[in-house]
Amino acid sequence: MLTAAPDTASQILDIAERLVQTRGFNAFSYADIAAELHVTKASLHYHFPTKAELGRHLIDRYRTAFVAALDRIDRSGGDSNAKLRAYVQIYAEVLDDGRMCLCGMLAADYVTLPPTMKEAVRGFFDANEAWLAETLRSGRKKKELAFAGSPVAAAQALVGALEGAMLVARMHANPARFRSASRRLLAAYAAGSRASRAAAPA
Amino acid sequence: MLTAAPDTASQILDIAERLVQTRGFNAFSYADIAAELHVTKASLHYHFPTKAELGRHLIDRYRTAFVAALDRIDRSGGDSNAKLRAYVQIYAEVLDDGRMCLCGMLAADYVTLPPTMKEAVRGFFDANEAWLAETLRSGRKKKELAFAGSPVAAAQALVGALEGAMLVARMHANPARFRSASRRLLAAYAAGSRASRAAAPA
DNA sequence: GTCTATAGGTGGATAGAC
DNA sequence: GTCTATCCACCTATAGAC
Repeated sequence: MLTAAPDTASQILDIAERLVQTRGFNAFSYADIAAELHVTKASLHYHFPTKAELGRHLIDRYRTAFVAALDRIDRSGGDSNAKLRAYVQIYAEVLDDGRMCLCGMLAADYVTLPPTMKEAVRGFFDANEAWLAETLRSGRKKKELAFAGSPVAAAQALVGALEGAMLVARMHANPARFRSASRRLLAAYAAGSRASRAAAPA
Repeated sequence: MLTAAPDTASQILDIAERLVQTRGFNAFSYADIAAELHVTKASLHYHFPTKAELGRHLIDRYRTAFVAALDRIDRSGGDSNAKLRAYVQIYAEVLDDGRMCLCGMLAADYVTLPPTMKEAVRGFFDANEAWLAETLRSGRKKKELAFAGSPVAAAQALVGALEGAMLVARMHANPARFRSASRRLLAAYAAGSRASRAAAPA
């Protein structure tokens, strides 16, 4: 399966994505992309007329790639604990590249985002939490996982915790910190450990 | 104990603080503060010559207030579980006001911050984690808490998880979500629950 | 599709009167 | 301490030639 030569639009998205993940949506400009891609700002506006549209495409592409990764995990045949570890690994690899999760970063910028982007960011988290909730639900049913309360509430807590662990670890330029924190988080869901039957449901 | 009439500098900090907590450091301007305080931008520069200095003062004040709150918790006489609940409550009240933690927000903006602000943000987290680590350590010693691994690693994981829970809950304009997530997090440390002896140390 | 040129606005910051 | 006036850099976005 060959990788096609990247068209200009994809190259723009690649650069913009990294800029948003490192600096945030309000702290990068068309000029930054133009300089890196060796084109003028006007050329960028041909591909993405407004910054809001560029942002929207960024989120859509990111979400599609994320969902594809989740599908691969589902098809990998591992048990629920392995699935959760693979899920965390997605985050870890982003962080190893010195980046924050795109939508975690946009969650911080949320108040200032154009309405279309707000909606798309929420959609990313909804998709994430839906996958996690289903994974947690079926894992508990199979007794591979054990936890208190609803799978949905547990999924929401886990997503938030991972995003925060990423945020702090990136600040300290210390990916090991994320792995330590995520190991601790997942341990609370493993059926084997005595950490599993947590407190009252939410 | 009377509250003194707020001087201009404090009023500026109050407004700037809320703007940073809601919009981020790069998404507010002197013009925003000036409009709200009904003064000119030039007046603001008399009190805080540069935005970097304003930001530095914001962090220092926030940290001082936070440390004071932690001292009050220590003097409250509650057990370790009550202390942790009171700690989480500090976050919850900020969120109830529609705000993100000041330094959690600045952690997202971290790459773009002036060096003096970067240092101050790290200092805030260090102080937080030091208090939490000591609270966890002594709580485990007194058998009020139970958890695996070092108190420092546990404190780091907890701080990250709370910041992330805040970030996501604020995006959804749903403070209840934060309370649900934080309850779940704290449950993993209570000695009474079977959730306490978590997996391998980090 | 990419360019030059520019519009129209806002950013942080300064000089100097009052 | 606060004001008016201003500077210059940067922002997103557009018009129109090639």
